[in-house]
Amino acid sequence: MFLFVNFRKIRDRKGVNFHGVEVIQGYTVVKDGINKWCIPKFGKMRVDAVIYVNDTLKELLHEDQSLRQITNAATLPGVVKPVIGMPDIHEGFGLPIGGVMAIEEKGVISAGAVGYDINCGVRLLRTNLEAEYFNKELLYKLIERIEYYVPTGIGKKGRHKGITRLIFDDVVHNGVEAVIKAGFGKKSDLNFIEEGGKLSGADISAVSKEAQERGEEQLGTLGGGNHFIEIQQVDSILDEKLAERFGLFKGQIAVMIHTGSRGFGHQIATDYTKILWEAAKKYGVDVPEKGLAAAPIDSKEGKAYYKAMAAAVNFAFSNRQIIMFDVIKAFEDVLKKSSESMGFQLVYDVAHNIAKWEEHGGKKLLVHRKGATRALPAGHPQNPSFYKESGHPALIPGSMGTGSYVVVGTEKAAETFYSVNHGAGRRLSRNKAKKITKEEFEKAMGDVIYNVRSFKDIVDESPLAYKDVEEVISVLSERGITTPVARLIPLAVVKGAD
DNA sequence: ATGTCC
Repeated sequence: MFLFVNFRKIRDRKGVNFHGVEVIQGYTVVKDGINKWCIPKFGKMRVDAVIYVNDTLKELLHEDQSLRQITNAATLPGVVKPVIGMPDIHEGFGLPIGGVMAIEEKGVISAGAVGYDINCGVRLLRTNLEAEYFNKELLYKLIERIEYYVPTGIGKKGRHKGITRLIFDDVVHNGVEAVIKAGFGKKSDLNFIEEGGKLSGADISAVSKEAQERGEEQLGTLGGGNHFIEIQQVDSILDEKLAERFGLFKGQIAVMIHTGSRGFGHQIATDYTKILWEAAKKYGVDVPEKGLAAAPIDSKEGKAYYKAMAAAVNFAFSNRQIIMFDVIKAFEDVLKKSSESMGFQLVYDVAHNIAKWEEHGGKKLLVHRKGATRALPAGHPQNPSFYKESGHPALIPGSMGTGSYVVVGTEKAAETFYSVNHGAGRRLSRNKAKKITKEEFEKAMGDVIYNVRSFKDIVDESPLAYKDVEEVISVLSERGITTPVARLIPLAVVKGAD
């Protein structure tokens, strides 16, 4: 053994490390092929944890608690090998953002492993419009009009609250179909939303009155933080065939919408973190930190959380549907053309904070994804029919001033439960990002137009606060888990503002 | 992420 160790290359970084073995935050991390590192199970861990990073992104793991969080998740009852950290991993509440945790039927369900913004997700619309005709003046007019229709910022109520109050129960139980019936979009949009815009099993009776009251008036609002509506240009096509299937071409105008379940999902997450924390004690589930509060899937409390979570999932899909409708209306107003003549079409809508029943390796698993996106490969039966042969588009936004990607999962993505990263991933905490100067911020934004006038309200969303999206994307594509299809760059962005 | 602390 002594000789074996001596043959290996010794690296002097954060202490003495051997080639292929490093110690990060006190955890022994072992290289397992291209861009994949494993924390072999030890102590109370029931399974290994795995992270997908290259050398640059691996260094960032020294700076936060995300390894502790994935190893903690690996102790939960029913967890299936491995708990996964995506290349955009960073510390969260409970499971890190960029975490995937799959649980067997006899195991537990955790609210903190889904996150506070239940079904936060991304939707991409394409057009037949050419970006070269969109000058700054036109882009300003468009984002101004979008802001007129879509309330943005924390605590805002929807413009359609008269209608959404009436259809609220229908929305919660039936998802996007309910808002389409009320006039927001067309029936065929359902074919281009994960789960067809409805996670079954939702039940409003599992949702607190407080959450319901917050939700009823918030459908059709963007929210704050990293939520955005972005007018983008398809910058490069990386896979011709798949891009053609997705209706994407170089120079095309596209719109990306990133938002979630607003105060509704947040209240549900708050309520059930408390409920599941108490339930864990009652059922004797050993939960290592409050953020991972979990109860048996089969328990009264576990079942109730699933029903409430599904309600928030349906709310968020519907929220993005209404916002899409309003964005298209803004384009119609400004360009004085119909939606049809501009070629508006939903490409896809993906969730990135959700727990769902899926079949993996012949087993029924409750897959918790928090800051991770499902990416089914070509031929997978759970693809929507239009994308059955190609695999569905997985949408990965970068930070505000940088590129976004459309990718497709491959067969090799089976090792991540067909999951990919959900974005660039935060590099600086919001507090640290506040130290970015106005000059640095403006330089990072380049020519991208944005709506927020107050620098201090937006500085923590600076591209400098995020990891390099190119780096993050390359981790999974180099490993063969994803096929990049197209890169989109922002022209103008609407963020939450007061 | 969030009526950014009922």
